[in-house]
Amino acid sequence: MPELPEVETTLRGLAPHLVGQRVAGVVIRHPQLRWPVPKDLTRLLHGQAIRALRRRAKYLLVEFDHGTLILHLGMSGSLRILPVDNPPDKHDHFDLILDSGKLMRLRDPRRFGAVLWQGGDAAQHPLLAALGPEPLEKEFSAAYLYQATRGRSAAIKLVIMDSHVVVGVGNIYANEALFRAGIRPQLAASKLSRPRCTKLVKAIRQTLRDAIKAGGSTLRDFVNSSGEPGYFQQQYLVYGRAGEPCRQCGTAISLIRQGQRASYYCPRCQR
DNA sequence: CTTTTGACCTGACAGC
DNA sequence: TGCTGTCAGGTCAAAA
Repeated sequence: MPELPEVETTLRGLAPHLVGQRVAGVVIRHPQLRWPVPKDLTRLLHGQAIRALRRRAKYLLVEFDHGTLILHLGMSGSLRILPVDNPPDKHDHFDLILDSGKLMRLRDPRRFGAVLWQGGDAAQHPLLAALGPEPLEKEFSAAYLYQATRGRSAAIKLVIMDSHVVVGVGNIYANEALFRAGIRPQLAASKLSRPRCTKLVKAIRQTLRDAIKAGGSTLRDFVNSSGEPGYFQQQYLVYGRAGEPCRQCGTAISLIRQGQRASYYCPRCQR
């Protein structure tokens, strides 16, 4: 589920409940996530104060004085704030219990998510060290994208989904951004002209910004002891709309498969 | 180096 | 009501 806007929304929902709190306990119910959850987290975190909550790519970083708890939601993960006495469900694998009498709970049915620890500087962690620029930061510029796509024969959609090129562009928003830029997903990355790089960078930024904004409006549902946190359903331009009319020209939206992922595009508006 | 493929898991849904 | 097959929003590691 979670792409960058969902992770960002999660961060904004969690931050007021976490920052400044001390850890009163850690519960690991199912340590087999994408990687094993470190067994000594309780010892590492007990009594420590949460200094800040940040995001890098789709990783949530819970910062302490001596290191960082690194969280990833994978395909099906969600985080919620609940009262400590809330009974866990089948897929509730990890709790961070806070001094406030609440806890942060990770639910992740598919267990593609992660709970990791990095002492010292989180950027040193092997998973974070090789990541490309953030799409909403100025380092992700048209000039940068032009450079990054030279000599790459792979399809542009696969390249913008490559976290070494730019982070946080998942399947949905890759499709949406390419539509906005008028670029076919299967176009060889090396064939992107400079002006089209400018267009694509703007489209990626705008697509993600709009989605974060849409997420903000559902933030209310985020802390909710009964239901799921409020992931938001947007009105997509092409994603999931195979055979339906293009919102711009009415042509039927095409569906192809690239790298085992679904790509949707308008054969008329995207060239 | 780049590109492609398989792997990790469970749940929802379509079709028989 | 099962069963089987397919698909799902992530992303790493190995193979080619």
